[in-house]
Amino acid sequence: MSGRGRLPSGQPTIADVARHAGVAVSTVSYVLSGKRAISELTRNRVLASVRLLGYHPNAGARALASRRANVIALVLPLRSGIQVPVVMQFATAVVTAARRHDHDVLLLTSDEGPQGLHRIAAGALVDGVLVMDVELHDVRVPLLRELGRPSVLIGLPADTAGLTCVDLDFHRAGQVCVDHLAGLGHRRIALLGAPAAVYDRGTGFAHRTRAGVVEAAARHGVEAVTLPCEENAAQVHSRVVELFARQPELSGLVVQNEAAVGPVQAALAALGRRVPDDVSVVAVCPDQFAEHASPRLTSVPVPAEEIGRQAVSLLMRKVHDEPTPQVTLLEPRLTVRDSTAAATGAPAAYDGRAAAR
Amino acid sequence: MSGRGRLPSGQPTIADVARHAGVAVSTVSYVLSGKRAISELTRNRVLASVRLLGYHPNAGARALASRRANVIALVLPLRSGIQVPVVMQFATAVVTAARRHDHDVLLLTSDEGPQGLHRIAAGALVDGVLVMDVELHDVRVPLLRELGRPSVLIGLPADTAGLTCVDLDFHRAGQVCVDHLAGLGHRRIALLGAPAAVYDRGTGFAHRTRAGVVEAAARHGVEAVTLPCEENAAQVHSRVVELFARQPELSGLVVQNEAAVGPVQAALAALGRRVPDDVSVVAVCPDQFAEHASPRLTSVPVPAEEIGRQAVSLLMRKVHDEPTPQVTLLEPRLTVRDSTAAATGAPAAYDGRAAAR
DNA sequence: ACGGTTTGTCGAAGCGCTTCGCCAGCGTCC
DNA sequence: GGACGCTGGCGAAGCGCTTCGACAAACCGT
Repeated sequence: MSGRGRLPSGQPTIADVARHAGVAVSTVSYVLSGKRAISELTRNRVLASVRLLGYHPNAGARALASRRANVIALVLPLRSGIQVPVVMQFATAVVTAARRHDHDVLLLTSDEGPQGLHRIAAGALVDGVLVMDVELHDVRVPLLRELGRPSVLIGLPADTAGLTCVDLDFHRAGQVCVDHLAGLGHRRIALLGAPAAVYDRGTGFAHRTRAGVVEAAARHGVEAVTLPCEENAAQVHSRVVELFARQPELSGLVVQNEAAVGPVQAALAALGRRVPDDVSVVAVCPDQFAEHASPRLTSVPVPAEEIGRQAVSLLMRKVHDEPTPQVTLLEPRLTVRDSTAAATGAPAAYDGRAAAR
Repeated sequence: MSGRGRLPSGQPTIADVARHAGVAVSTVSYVLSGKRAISELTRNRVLASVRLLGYHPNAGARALASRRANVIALVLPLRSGIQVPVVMQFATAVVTAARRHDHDVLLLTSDEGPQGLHRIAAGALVDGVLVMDVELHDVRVPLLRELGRPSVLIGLPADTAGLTCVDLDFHRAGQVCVDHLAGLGHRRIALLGAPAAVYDRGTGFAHRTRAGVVEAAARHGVEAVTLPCEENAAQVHSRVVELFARQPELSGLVVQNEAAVGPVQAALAALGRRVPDDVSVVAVCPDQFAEHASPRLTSVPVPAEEIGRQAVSLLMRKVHDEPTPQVTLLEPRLTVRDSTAAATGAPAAYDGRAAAR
């Protein structure tokens, strides 16, 4: 009967909808996109047909004709020293946010490297790119600059000219941790950071946190030691031992390595140092971790959710050719839980209930 | 000069390549796809032009014309009780494997639910779907059956008719753990499993492991207790206490909850039970975890890498209309490390060196 | 009542690619 | 030496959608 039937897959096409509703193909398109005024009557008829036939526009055809794939790429790191749960939170936040902008997410891993990015962008498979785990001197940065496709970085490279970046203000985060410990009267503190490899390859957040810690310590006249820290229990243990060897009076610890949080607590326990009675611990880690530890950890959470949302939102602005700020830094906030208390000599009320001394 | 120039994006089209190489558009297409014989001479000329112009086929156009998107969807869970690092390993394995088949991966989260699947499949955005974290009576299973698009499940639903599923043989995994403990002479053992919520919603792997443990214990005439286990340190501690209250002579522990592994060790230490001297521990968890624990854990690793590869490979077969087995179960293998030793009374040589008693 | 808008709809021209059918040239086989 | 089959290449017809220009019809002010 009709010129074109349904697809072999059984999916109806826009032509089927148009025929069913008794209108032109273009009218259906305009109803669906809202790019031209359509009368209430026609719109309803079309929408009814769409629902009845179970029509879903063909993504390829749409992308071809409109030059918009409605897909963004998310480049995730998968190498050592990355904080898996945080990455996962990012990913889900990004997917959720993207869906709210009617986009899907294509998953790339860093190890495809620059040519992966190039392939995706050149093939018009995606409208924009979101890159995580950016290094200070990342090889992908120049590529992104010249790629001619919208991109947003999660993390800060050394030179942000011509880019759009979002991140937690890790410098402030380091400061905030030290401020908290110093405020409780701790005079000798330490930072147990990311694995050495992470510093070595110039990952921004690790360096920035360390700088924040050092700076705030100096400001408060507090002695601070900083050490990288691997993720296995034995290594963590020896790091902690090393720390107390260097500085026996250590009473405040900042831990920026979610995988090390548990082992650190175990190591302290093994050394007979109670938390928070003898040592106060502040972690930079996802809230979930801090909540599940025992005692519950005072922490500066990494707002993966929020960063992911912001990143998508910025990327969408770029896709639509709207201006965006070059750098967006989120303010860290510290949540006090049960792992920090006033330094020895001052009254401690560390579990929320007033402890009758 | 020419009918069509480059795209506004600056990307050359197949027409540009054809013109540059002095051949027809279709010839370029055939060179690139290899679907028809092309002379050595022509092929080389075309390939040279492709490289010179930096040509990348437009994904949308290709998908439209060929009815192949060269993209697969990966549906990841993001709810409580999932084992984040394992999921991440799956994801990266899937991406890597997909790339080897010249496909990209679209990331979906479970919380978009069935209609997410429907949208993706109906819009022809993807050629096939990979679903993780399948429940015994998963709502998505009927949908997948009728979707008319290739799909592969990672995990086993109750009824696998008409599906393609891959998973570790968790039933065997449970058995293997018990076999190992029983072989070392342990007569009273326990399984600390996934969080209760995971059992409640009928997640296959948890039930299957438990069944395997129970069955093997019965076969060996060993007493076995099984308990679900949450992921926070305090809860784990009380579970462990509960276990020893029920069964003071407990000397073998199977732990299937990577987040609980650390806390379990801490709890045992706190109770004064040494591993492996007093209690042997076997974990079902990623190798990385087992290696990083202290003592290093005897474990049955979840071969995320391998499962991911298999899943992609099966999906590709389905995409190409080749037959696939309904269920593929991977054989578990147990790696002996430092957390298991012969039961008290038998000579222990738990760290590999003969321990002169 | 008449030009001038505005509003709502249509038709058609692509978007860049794949694929089918066709054909020119050339070696092969009785 | 003519029918035949290969090989290698060409041209054109779509794939399903968006978008542009055109154009009736309805509405406006005067």
